[in-house]
Amino acid sequence: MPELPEVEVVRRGLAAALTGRRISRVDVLHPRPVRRHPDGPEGFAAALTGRTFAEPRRRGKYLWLPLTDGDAVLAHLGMSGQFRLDPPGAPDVRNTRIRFAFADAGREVRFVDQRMFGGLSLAPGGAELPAEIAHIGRDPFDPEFDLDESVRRIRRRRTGIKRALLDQTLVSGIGNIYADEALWRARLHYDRPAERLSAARVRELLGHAHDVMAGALAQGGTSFDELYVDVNGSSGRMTLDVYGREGRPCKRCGTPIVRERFMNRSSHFCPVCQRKR
DNA sequence: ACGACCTCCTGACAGC
DNA sequence: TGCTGTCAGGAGGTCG
Repeated sequence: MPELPEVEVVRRGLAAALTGRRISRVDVLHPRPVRRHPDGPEGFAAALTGRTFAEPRRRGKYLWLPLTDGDAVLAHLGMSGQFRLDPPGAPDVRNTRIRFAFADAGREVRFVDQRMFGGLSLAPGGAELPAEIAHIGRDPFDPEFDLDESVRRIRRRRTGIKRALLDQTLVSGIGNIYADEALWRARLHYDRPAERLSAARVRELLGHAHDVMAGALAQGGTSFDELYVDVNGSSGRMTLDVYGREGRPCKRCGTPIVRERFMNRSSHFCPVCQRKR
């Protein structure tokens, strides 16, 4: 499931595959992925037919596909969303939800999503930045990302540091996997109070988050299973230091990695390198 | 305004 | 085999 590096891999794949192409037909096969579109599946399809895509953009885990007229299609992959490129007429893979066909009769773009936490919507006037994601903070790869401001806002939160890291309004793009990886690199326990950490410590943590995601991007992303793949169906090759390594030795000190339930998900950490206090 | 909690879905897998 | 429970990398809405 996709966090910033995986979404960026998808964005690059779409940039090469759909920029400048005119939509000739849209088939919405399941209503849920377009639930945010007020006119329903047929309205969504009708609104896009005949329009032309410009170059896809991204903020954090959100992707948007600008149209040449200034609107955009906003997309989120949720936990299991994928975009695929398929020849016209090729059979749908399981969980195919939306198909875009193009006037040039080239490969179709298909949105596939098992769990349908993600989806697509039309964002009027959203080519520069869809209004729906104006509240999402800039991510560490954004040229205008303000590190000091992010550090300040994180330290103002009266909550655990991992909760703050996962709050997409403070800094975007970091999900459960890369949060655990960044905390391990920074030797911080996930539930350390954010306001008790020094600015230098939080700055260092965000640096690790940037670095671990940059490494993942260079490897084409991280994948455990088939739920995250690029537009050609390939999964990433990034290997992780803590996430998913419960019971296996910490790569620094050899202590078995612990997994705890946290925020209805899992936190993985080394009980020796990452002490709560 | 902020933080905690709940929920939207499908599917894989373990255990009985 | 087939049931049930658990788990999965996200984020918006609601409530206190």
